[in-house]
Amino acid sequence: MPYDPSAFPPFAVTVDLVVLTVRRHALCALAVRRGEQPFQGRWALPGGFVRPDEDLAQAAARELAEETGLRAHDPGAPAQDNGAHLEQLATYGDPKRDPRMRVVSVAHLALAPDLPAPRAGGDANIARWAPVEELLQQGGYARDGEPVAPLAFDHAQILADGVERARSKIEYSSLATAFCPPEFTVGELRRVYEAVWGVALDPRNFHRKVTGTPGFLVPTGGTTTRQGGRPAQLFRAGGATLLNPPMLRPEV
Amino acid sequence: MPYDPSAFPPFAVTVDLVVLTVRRHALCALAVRRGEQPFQGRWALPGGFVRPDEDLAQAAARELAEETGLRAHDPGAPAQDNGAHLEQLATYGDPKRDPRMRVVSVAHLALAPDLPAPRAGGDANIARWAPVEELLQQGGYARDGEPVAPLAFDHAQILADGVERARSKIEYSSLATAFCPPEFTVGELRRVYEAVWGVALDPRNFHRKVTGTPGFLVPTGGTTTRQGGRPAQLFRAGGATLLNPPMLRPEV
DNA sequence: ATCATAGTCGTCTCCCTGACGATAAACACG
DNA sequence: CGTGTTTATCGTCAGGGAGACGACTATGAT
Repeated sequence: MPYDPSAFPPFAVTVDLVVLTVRRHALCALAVRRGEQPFQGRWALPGGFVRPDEDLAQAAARELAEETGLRAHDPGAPAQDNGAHLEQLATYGDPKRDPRMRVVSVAHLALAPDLPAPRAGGDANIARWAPVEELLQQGGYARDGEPVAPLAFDHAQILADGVERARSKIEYSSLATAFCPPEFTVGELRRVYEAVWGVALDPRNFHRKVTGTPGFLVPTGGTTTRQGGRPAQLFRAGGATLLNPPMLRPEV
Repeated sequence: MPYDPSAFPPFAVTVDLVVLTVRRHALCALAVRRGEQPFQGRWALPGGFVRPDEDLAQAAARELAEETGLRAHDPGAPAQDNGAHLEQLATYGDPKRDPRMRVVSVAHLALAPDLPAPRAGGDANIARWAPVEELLQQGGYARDGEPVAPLAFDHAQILADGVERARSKIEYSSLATAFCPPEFTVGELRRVYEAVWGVALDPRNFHRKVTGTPGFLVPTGGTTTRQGGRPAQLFRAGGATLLNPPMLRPEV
């Protein structure tokens, strides 16, 4: 009996964000500390209600801007401006996922270059970048000795799904450039792959592969030595979005 | 201000289904004729409200069973029983997508072997299998001369997204076997790829590829001549879900 | 000057793929 | 009963891409 307007169960609809970046050779996600019940004091993914007049993508872009100050650029845009990549991830609607009421959350995945420091949210939430490995471990202690509690709600599952999406998508798309500043070197791009996949890649074969894929990288003419060593050529992301053949993720 | 229980905008949440199958060498989708406003008399994807106590996947499985009689098997199951593959596709929440109220639809993608005939839905809806190419063309006339109206709501977009998901996913997963009966020949599997991709594949190279990929196909010992010609070996789907290296979709 | 660090170019081999030839086993005809 | 048609299956060969790794280059640090 589809669409009987007189009798439909009301749901709350939220967007949650998996915002990923690469900091200090580690894949990190943005986490906010909850200030209220339930899960008060626990870390959670940023998110909030979808407003009555906005699209899901708009809601996600608004939350992203509130939490990080990042603009999301339109999907399909050349990805040059220092906006973040934003795409829908999946939707989570278990009846018990929020103990208070029926909430359906449309999770989004955002990829951003390394940012200076997390900005306080619109409502002065505490926010931080944390290695995903630390956020996903169940209990235990972080490297700084502080006790780690699992993420609130089903956010561990959402984060895991987002990380898996990012890991697989940089294989066959040029999405890894979304983790880089507008201009970057081949070595910086390689370190992105290494951080996201958690593997070491051969610098020579990687260089051959990415510079040999037409449309992936466009040289800007400049060079930099910000990584030390011999100066490296600077590149921008090219127009190609699909990599064919893909980058191969090493086994194991 | 996340999760203020006293003030959240209420949404209706539905599931819509993109149910795909291969019939007579063509990729077909299940469409139902709408019996009420809006879009009365137009074709639409099957779907319905999510009930207050059920998960999104449960709602999708229930709708699928109501429309087709198919059981969906759990994700990760060996896919042997004649259940259909069911996975979440994407969520559509444009404020204007339903003229009556704010509806967020969690679309799901189902892949099924060729079925005898579409069963009337629980409320006796008219349902039929139609080639996706016919459902996606805007206006014009179908092959049988009947005029074609675009699908209701944003269902053309949802269908297009589902088809694209299926097309890309059979590249790197063993999902194409979801279109086949429990036992099938290499030729039947090849015709699935050809129908979904709309290309012709070399039978010899295809045979070498699929039989050479460990875990993809398991011979059952039997043979069949139901396609004419020399008897062909019968196979079941193997346990492998990811194809590495993937099937390559020809250019163009 | 020497060393450490990165970047870049080459080479070699192996494996996969695409393009195709050839053979095998059924059925439909006359 | 041969002959043609259809589909399945095995083989061969050339080309491209990827992994492994050697060699050289251009910086800064000591």
